[in-house]
Amino acid sequence: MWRVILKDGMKGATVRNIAKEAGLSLGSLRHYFKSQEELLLFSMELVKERATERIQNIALKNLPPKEMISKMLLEIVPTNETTKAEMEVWLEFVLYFQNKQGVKIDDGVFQGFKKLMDILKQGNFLKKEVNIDLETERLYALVDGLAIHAILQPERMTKERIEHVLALHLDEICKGDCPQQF
Amino acid sequence: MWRVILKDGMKGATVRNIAKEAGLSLGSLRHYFKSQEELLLFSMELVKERATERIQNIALKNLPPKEMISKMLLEIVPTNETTKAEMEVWLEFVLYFQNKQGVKIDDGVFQGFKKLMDILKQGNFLKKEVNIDLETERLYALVDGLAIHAILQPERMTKERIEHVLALHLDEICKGDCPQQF
DNA sequence: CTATATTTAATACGATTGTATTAAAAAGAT
DNA sequence: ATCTTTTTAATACAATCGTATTAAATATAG
Repeated sequence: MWRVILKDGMKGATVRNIAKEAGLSLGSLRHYFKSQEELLLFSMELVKERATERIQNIALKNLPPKEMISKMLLEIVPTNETTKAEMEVWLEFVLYFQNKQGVKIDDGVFQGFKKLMDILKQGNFLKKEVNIDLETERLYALVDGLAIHAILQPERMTKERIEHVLALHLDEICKGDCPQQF
Repeated sequence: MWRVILKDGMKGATVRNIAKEAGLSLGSLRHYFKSQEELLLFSMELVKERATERIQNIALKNLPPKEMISKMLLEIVPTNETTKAEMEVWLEFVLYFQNKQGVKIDDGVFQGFKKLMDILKQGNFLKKEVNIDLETERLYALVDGLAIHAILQPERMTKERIEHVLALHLDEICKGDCPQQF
């Protein structure tokens, strides 16, 4: 399904196309997913699980706070084909379900950003004049903006450029004695 | 067409739905737009024209640089129902045509941001240590990130919150003696 | 091996899609 | 008022959609 969406967008994500891409018959696919919506939601959940798993693996490494956060953000902003595909598929999904009644999507990413900022604060890594709430919102928006641009304008938005912008931003909200990570 | 897309997303943007919403017959609509793609592209171009017009009107006002830029950014980030609809429709369009061969979308917004930053630089409003290129990229990403969040998470992303984040960011890249505008 | 359960395949159905065709209606020009 | 052009309406068609049904193939259990 991800491959189909990456190639033809949500418009091409028909049950038949997905079955064909998976090498299954229509009836076979239907045996596992009773409806198209069920299939879409499963596929969407899988994207979330994968990204969550990668980020949690980073959390387990017990890195210095700022380095940990840098690495985490680089798992959200697409810097390789895998994460780029995930983000594009995710965006298609969110927009698709945005206009469907009865399905409410909350990825919980904002809560995650609040946690990250709290870690920086607890470790006394933040400049003391920063407004935590607003800075959380700003970082979140910056990351998602970079992610969108990485998908839609990949020729300009190289991995290095993304890293530079993120490093610039983190340096701005963190104290000067923080170790560089990029 | 915008109304249809806002209600049902791109999936509902069928020729019949659009004709019905416009109070036209199928044949009538077809008389003006020979194909669905033609209709989509026209509608997309109209979104671009409207936004461009609003921004150019601000440019004509001869405001102080920083205030002018603030106002312009607030025309891009959706802060009311009109701009919110435009941005949502635009995003649907871009994603839709992303996966269509032969149609290349370049909204020229990045070039616009470069111009804005250049104005700030020429007016000597920027802190001297800022890297123009990276800061342009950062501002652009921040604005689009805020825009996405304004659409997808409107309950948290109020107009005031958007203004606060933008003001915070502008204050950070501009010199302290710049007049406040929010 | 046999019997049961699971999985796959093939086909069908009604609805909807983009597009095309044709003629009637309305508007405008002379 | 008549003629020409423009606009609208209605219908048709092939393709594709999500979903449903039915039976064959395969796997599993006793």
